[in-house]
Amino acid sequence: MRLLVVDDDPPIADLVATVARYEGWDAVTANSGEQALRLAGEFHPDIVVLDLMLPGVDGFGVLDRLRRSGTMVPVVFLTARDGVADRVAGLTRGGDDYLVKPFAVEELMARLRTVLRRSAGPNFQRSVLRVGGLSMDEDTHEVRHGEKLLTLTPTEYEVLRFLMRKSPTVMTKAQILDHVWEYGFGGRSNVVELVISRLRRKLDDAGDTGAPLIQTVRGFGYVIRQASG
Amino acid sequence: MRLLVVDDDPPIADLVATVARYEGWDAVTANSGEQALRLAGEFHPDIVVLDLMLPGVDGFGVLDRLRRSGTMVPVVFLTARDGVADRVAGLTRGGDDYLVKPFAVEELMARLRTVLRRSAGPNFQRSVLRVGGLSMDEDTHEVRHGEKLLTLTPTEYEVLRFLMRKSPTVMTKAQILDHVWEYGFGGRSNVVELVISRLRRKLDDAGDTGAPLIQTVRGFGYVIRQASG
DNA sequence: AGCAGTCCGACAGGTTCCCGACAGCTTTCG
DNA sequence: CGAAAGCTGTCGGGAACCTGTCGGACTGCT
Repeated sequence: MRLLVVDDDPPIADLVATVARYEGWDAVTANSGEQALRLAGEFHPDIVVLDLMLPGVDGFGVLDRLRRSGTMVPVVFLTARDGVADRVAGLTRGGDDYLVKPFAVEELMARLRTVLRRSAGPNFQRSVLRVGGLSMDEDTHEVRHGEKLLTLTPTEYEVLRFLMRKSPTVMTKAQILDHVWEYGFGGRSNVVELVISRLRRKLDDAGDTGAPLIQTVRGFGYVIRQASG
Repeated sequence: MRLLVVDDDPPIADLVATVARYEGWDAVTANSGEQALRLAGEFHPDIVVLDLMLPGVDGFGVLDRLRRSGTMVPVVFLTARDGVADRVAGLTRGGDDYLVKPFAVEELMARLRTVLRRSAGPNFQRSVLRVGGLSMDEDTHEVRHGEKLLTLTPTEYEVLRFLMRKSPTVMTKAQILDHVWEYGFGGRSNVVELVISRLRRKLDDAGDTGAPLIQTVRGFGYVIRQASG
């Protein structure tokens, strides 16, 4: 999967590119609209992450020129919190999407995956994560433990999704914090403990009394997996 | 594998470089940000260990300039315990990692290996160590003796990993102490005996009554290997 | 027998983890 | 628009767990 990231702030562009590479994608970055258009022609990305606040040609301009050159590559926009959210909303047609800065990297990756799935055509598949008796439908946002439907808050949902995606690898609290919370979040990492605690209560309310689904690996972190051995 | 170590404290930089060379890597050290940038250009490391507390250009500055010059080399950061804890948030995000000083050299090497494995692309493999009937999965942290799943404390886990990695070489108590405990640890070396003792109990509880997995080589140290003769 | 090396029980201090209570903020609803 | 409901993060107490020290018993070698 080939990703072009366009942002005039190099740390942000690199952050996105690095995470994408970590997931096994090819990623290149551009720091201006001109460079973006040039790279789009050479690199032929499957998807583009595009900041709207660019010096020179802005994000909309880049999009227009991309479309005029015949590319139907899907685009996910980045915007500042108080910026042009309304105008963007009108543009998110055809499987495109947008995200407000500062964002959480896991959420960006999730949206990229969704847009790619949608743009693959009418025969796109549901994305359902399963671990043990737990299932999470990323389209409907339905989370079930066995038959029981759970009601999760947004943060709980994101933490659970991250753990399910990484299962059965143990994730440290720092990794969870860094991937699920917005970049620049200054909180202490015991917020992770707290969300885990709240998640566990909801999971346990909903089912069997066997080994807990979210296990603590003392001194290392948390992992979600079926009890074994 | 090529490693660049950046730390203004020469003994620390040398310690890391020495251990890396002992593992068969090429390693060079830099004691300032400027030197680090120069070396990065000449030496083309595959991975960088970077202290955040540098005189002159600090660690973040070095990282920024590295990235700006187009290098996507992965980085493992070193930080003081109480120093930049808040700014550290975000460092595990792109697959990079960080470690708090004072650290244990084996833990640093383990993290370097992990980061390298991940950044190698989509085809990364689980890292599973095996000796005799014992297996250790470094991603899931699962340790098994035969079928039986063991529950190890962090120290026990690190000592066992060290012995398994070095198997079938005999390691002295001093070597175990120097690699698995933080540098500067002032304890007596019989802590090693104690951890070995605790490990043996957990291993023996879990299986056969044949020759012990962790053998004592009187006067030299310990070794883990399959019984033979 | 004597000695150096090793093993490991018991204990105390320190660390990590869990989670109740609460307050600020955002979203929803009337 | 204001109120109510819901969400999120901070604080802190308490429990569980981990680790190193001490010291006495034990082992293997000479």
